[in-house]
Amino acid sequence: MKKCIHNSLSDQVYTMLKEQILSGQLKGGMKIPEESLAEQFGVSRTPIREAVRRLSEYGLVTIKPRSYASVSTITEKEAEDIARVRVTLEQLAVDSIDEAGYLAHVKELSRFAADCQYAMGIGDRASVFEQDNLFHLALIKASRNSALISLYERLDAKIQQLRIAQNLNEHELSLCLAQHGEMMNLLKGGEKERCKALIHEHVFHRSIDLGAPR
Amino acid sequence: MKKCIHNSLSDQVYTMLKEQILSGQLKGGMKIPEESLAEQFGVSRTPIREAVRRLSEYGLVTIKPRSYASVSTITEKEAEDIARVRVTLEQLAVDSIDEAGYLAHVKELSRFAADCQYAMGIGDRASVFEQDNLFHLALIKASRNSALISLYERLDAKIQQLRIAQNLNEHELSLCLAQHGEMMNLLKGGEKERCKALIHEHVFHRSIDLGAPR
DNA sequence: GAACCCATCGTTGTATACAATGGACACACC
DNA sequence: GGTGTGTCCATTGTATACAACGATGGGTTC
Repeated sequence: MKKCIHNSLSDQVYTMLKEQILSGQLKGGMKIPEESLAEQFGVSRTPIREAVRRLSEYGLVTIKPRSYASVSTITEKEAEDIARVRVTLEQLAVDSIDEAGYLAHVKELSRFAADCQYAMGIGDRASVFEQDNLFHLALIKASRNSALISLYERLDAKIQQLRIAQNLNEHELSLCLAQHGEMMNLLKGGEKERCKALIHEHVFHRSIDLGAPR
Repeated sequence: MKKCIHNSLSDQVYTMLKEQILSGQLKGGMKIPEESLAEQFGVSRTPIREAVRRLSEYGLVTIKPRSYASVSTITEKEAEDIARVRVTLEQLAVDSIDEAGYLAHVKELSRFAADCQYAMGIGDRASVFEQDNLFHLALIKASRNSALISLYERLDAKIQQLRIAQNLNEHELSLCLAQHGEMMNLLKGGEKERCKALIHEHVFHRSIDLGAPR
């Protein structure tokens, strides 16, 4: 019950920069000199440096030593690579979810799925993405595998970056959202293999059961 | 052909601290005050901070904000979690390896496997671990999936920490090393499913084909 | 006119100084 | 005696100052 209002400046800058990158306000390739950021945020270069370095660990920023830092870009190939790993991790989560983990997170899952639908209804795309992201994070957390959770959180930034770049149309998006509910049903019924296949479809937006067992 | 001798102090400190942690010189739970490290390395606190923060991103150091940083410990449960994720990632790599990736890395793989055996022969345990690690990294790299590679490198630090803590006996260790060659044969023959099963056995040191298809 | 070299400037990398918070100890109070 | 509280100190968080390297642009030479 501590007052966590006093986050460090470094944290605040990190959060805001991340938002700016993921919202597209800071576009891929843009240089981000420490001094100008410091001016913009009204702090010294020290917390800026820490934030930028943390972002580089998450792959959102590329640092060229002794030269400059810039917002990372994603190539087509990288996007595919990320999706492939993402599917694998989420499938591992599904495999790992047991009764207790399911019960502990089912409320969260359904809430995020619902909020997602709601945001879709009012046309709030940013919120859709946010809730969608939370849904998948909750799925991972239900695995209760700390290493899995921590690794997925690493990928998460790039996944979000991708989600934006993908720019799905209304139809595709609503199809995706419907799959959230389907996933939960399959989970509830213990139909893990079908759930894993659905996740593949969910991420790749096409119905291939690559990776599913025969 | 650039002179990369001039690594930043922050990098040097990072490397040395990582070594000290992974060699067990810095034991889990030990506090690592910035100032004493700065004194020890003969640099200011700035590069120390950057190094420690980077280590915390890799899970080797735990930072308690505004209080202190300490070397992370691994619980039994975490060890299992890490192993589970590790197996999944390496299996994904095997699935992803194509002809070109195999050819590009087969030389590396056999070299590391051989160096591993050699180090085992002369009883150089540290070197065995190092080469073993390089072997598995090469396996991952053969997938040519950048996201997979980057994620695995994140886990790698913890995997190395585990390898030390595990403290396998001579018999178990030499059994493991023999499996490297076996893996390469299976890869060469394109027997991916058997290779994936072997990887599970390799990591968990017991012959269970959990995760293998039926 | 093009290529190379050199100097300057801007930016990053590091050191140091200062501010602010958390922890430990001692003391008082219950 | 145990618990709560207040002060002090050690350590972190941030700002600023300085050093060192890389990039850019102009001048010289072929």
